Amino acid sequence: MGRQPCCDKVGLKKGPWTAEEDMKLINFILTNGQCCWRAVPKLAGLLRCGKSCRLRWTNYLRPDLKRGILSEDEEKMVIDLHAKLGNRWSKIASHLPGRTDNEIKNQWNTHIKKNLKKMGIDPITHKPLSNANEQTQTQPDQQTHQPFEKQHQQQSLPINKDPKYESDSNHNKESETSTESSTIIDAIEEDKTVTPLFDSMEIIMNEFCIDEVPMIESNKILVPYTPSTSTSTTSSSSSNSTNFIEDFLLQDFELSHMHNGNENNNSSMALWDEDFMRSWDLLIKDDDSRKEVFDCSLSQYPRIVVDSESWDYGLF
DNA sequence: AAAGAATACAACCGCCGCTTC
DNA sequence: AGAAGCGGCGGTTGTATTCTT
Repeated sequence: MGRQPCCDKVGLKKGPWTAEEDMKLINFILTNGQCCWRAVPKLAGLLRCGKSCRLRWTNYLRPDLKRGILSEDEEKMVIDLHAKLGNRWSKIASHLPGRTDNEIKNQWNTHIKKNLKKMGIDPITHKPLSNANEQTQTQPDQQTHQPFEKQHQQQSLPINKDPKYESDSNHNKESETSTESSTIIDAIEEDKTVTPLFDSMEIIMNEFCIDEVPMIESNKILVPYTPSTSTSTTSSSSSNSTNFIEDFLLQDFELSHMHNGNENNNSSMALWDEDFMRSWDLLIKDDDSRKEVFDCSLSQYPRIVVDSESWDYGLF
């Protein structure tokens, strides 16, 4: 009955992944694509369970990941989405291309939650903290009711000087005694003006609505176009000729880029971005033997334009 | 400079819904 | 039909790094 177990978990390695393990996994997936995760560790020669491999790939090794802390815009989106979706990190992550649920979850727990609390907002309910809490804390209420600019200077949040917001601010001041029981979520869902207690949150919410966030399909993901004769940002980070990934991939993305007919779109997310290229480059540089393995696999690898289907189904 | 505290984040664990046998 | 695996998800933990005293 049923299937064979994923792994017997006996003799399997746990803990941090080594560079060598990463190499094996990358090498395997580049060669074979994403297939049955249960089979991956065996085929790739890893003493890990399939689940661990999947996690490592999706959260860390995947080439379309952005690394580093969330931008202000991304942070706003996360707050907005969290207000709507709660702790459904994967759903939230799906609106932030290049970000993983794990990453967003970590950012939420370490940064965003703290910031919201500082602003006097309950990160769970997205409502203002209760009066009782406010009294016991260092005047969070006052902070919440400070003018937008002051608040955002303190919180390092962007200040929107659009007159629209100023008028909203005035409007809010006028209606300061109006109902404060409605929630931000309600406001979003009903597309209402947020009540004054949510001044700070209003700024956050104003610019972002998940319905407006375009989902980026992988066949539309671009890297900055760099003619082979010029110095690219990527090559600047790894200027020697051993950056085989760059050599391997850039032409493909040039094709993709040409396909989209926009040679100057440097703001688009890079599928193989600088950090990622650098990290792989470093990974490979530290061991020539690994490079050989990698070179081999990549040379086997036909030039392709990654589209959404092939990426999703591991076909490349 | 050293020790302890705080922070950041990768990785694991266990649960759940769907699929497979 | 139902037992059991698979993939995915969210919560939690462990550890490395950074900051503070």
